[in-house]
Amino acid sequence: MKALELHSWEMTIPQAQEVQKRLASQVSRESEVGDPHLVAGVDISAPDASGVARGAVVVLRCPGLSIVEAEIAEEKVKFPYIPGLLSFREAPLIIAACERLKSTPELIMVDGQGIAHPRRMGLASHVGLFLDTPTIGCAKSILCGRHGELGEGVGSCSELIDNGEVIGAALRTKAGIKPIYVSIGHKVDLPTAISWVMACLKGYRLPEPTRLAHLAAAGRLEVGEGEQRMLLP
DNA sequence: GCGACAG
DNA sequence: ATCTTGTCGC
Repeated sequence: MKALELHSWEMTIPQAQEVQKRLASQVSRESEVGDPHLVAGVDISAPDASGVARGAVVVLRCPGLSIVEAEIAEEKVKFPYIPGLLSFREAPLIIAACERLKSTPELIMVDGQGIAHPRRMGLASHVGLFLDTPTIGCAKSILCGRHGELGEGVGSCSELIDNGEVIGAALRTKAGIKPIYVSIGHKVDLPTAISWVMACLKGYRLPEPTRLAHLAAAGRLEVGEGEQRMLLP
C-alpha cells in the first residue's frame, strides 16, 4: 500500500474510520525488534499562521543515545485535528521527514498512541505500517482505556485496558511525574516496547528519541558533526 | 442525549 | 498542540 494513495484522498470522517479498521488488521503485535543500534523519534510542530507545520525525525545510536542524524520536512497540513484521526493530519509529514534520512533506524518511537486507540490504529501504528518498521507509541495522555494506580518509582507501570483488552501501559518514566502511555505501534510487543522506552530514558518524562524530535520540530535542536546543541529562544 | 477526546 | 514568567517544591 502506498502512502500517497491514502493521504491524497479527500475523506469523510466515517470513510477515514473505515480505512483505519482495514489498516488495523495489518498491524503486527509480535516483536521483530532485534538489537537495534539506531533508534529514532518522530514528532510534528503545531502549524504556523499559514498552516505550515514541521515534521522531524531524530536518529540516535544505541547505547549512548548520541545523535546520528536529524531531518525535517515542512508542509501545509491538510487535515484538521480530530481525536482518533490524528494519523491523517500528522503521518504525511512524519513519513516525509523519514524519507529524507540517510540512515535506517530499526525502531521508531512516535509521539502519540499505537494500538491504544478506539480502532487499534493510532499514529504510531500508522507510521509503522507505512514505513514497514517497528514502532512504539509514546503518548502524554490517554485517548481511550483506563488503568489502575501505579507506583511512584521509575519503571513501575499499570496495564491500560479498553473493553477488557490490554491496549498498552501507563509507565512511570520520572519519579513523582505523571506517567506516559506506551503501546504497540507495529512489529513489537508490549514488554519489548516498555523495555526500549526504559532504555531510552535520560532523566526526563519523555524518552530521548521523542523528546529530541519534539525540540527539532520546534526548531530548537541543531545537529552538527555528531554533536547536538540546544538553541535558546 | 451527554461527556470524553492522542496532538 | 500553543499562548507564557515567575515561582513553589524536592
